[in-house]
Amino acid sequence: MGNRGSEFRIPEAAIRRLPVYLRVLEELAEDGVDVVSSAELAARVGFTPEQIRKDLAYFGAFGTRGVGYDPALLGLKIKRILGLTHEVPVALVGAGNLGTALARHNLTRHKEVRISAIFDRDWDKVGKSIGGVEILPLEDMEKEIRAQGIKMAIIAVPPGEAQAVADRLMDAGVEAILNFSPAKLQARPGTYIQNIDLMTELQALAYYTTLRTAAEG
Amino acid sequence: MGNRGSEFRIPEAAIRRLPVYLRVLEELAEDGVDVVSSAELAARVGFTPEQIRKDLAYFGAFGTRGVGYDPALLGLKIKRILGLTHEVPVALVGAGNLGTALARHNLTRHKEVRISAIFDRDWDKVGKSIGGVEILPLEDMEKEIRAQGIKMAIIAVPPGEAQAVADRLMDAGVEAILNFSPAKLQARPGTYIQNIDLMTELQALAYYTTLRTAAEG
DNA sequence: ATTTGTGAATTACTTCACAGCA
DNA sequence: TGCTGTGAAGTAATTCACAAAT
Repeated sequence: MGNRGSEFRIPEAAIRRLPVYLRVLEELAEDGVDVVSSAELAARVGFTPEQIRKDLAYFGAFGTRGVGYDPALLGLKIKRILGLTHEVPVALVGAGNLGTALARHNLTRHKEVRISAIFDRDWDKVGKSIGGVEILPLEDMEKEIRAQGIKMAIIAVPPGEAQAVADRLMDAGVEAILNFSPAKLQARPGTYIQNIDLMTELQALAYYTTLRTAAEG
Repeated sequence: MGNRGSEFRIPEAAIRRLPVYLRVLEELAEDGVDVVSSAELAARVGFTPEQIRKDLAYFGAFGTRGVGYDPALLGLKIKRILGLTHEVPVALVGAGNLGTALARHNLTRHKEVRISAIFDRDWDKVGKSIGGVEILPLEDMEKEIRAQGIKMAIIAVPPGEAQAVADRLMDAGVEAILNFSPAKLQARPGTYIQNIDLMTELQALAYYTTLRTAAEG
């Protein structure tokens, strides 16, 4: 789905699993666990041990043979790989149902990535806050993104506006976008766009149902 | 990510693209377009023409050589494949930030799949409605799912409760689940679970940023 | 004794290239 | 001629199987 002007050659699928490992590793570290095997980790994240070891091997050797991994240490390594050692600011464009939910959801967990700027076209929403972050007018987007040095953004606007918003974001220096609008959104070279279409995912689900078999003609 | 007790052998990736084609085809049909080539369709959905033709070929031959596809007809065929010819009822478990947003979001577009039952553990929420659908107590879940013949569900509860909810859903006859909680959620044979962890997706995004390169040590 | 790290084998998915048909 | 449908080729991702390390 996403694409990028390739530099190294590490599978996108592997990158997307790393944060899952990270979450479990942080839980283990918090519980005082000082060693975990790829098998134990696999049981908790729902992938295979081989896959975990392979994913990690793209970046180096972080375990001890015959023993396993130190959750705290491996967690730190993964944070370094992903670039989550310092809190990463994210822009949210669109404070509708979904955007608002994402903003509130983000507050509860996951301190590594924080929505630090919210923009909306609707002047009735501008000035209001979601979890302490004020909604700013769309006009101020580029200025605020540059001021905060924001490199990541979430698009949660209606489909018709999505590409225009993406273009403006990329112009303002944003390099990675999570797009929730149902639209193709072409990424420029050196830029990464991950599209998540929730209603489309829901429709695809229907295929795996026996209702389908009955309805098929 | 998802898995299933295989019957046929059609790539999951292909299935997940079909609803994207469907959305564009319905737009075209509504605009009175009576023929579209795989190349034109590809430009609109952001995939390649070959991929579209290949995906469709798994299910049959729906186009006219030298001409293209009839949007209305192909749309109907895809609906049949997915099992979206009749409105599909979906259960939503968890009426928190995300669940509520999904419910409201679902009302606006996509009539093929409709959230027709909402459940929450919190008795303060029970009795209230989201877009005309009343929130029911978690206790009534199985009863209501069986009564409505629901086969699809969305899980938007905290991670600790997710597996228990999934088990209860599957016991009640649900065959496909879209899970938004960060948890492994093992699917039983004959059942399909698609996991979408939004905050994890956001964290993965950081990798594709130049901030990462600077932070790496 | 146990578990990592990794080349090799396998499987899944995509792209190519062209035959088949309107 | 023009575009679909599809085997063949190529690429990407996963799983296997075992040597290396402690």
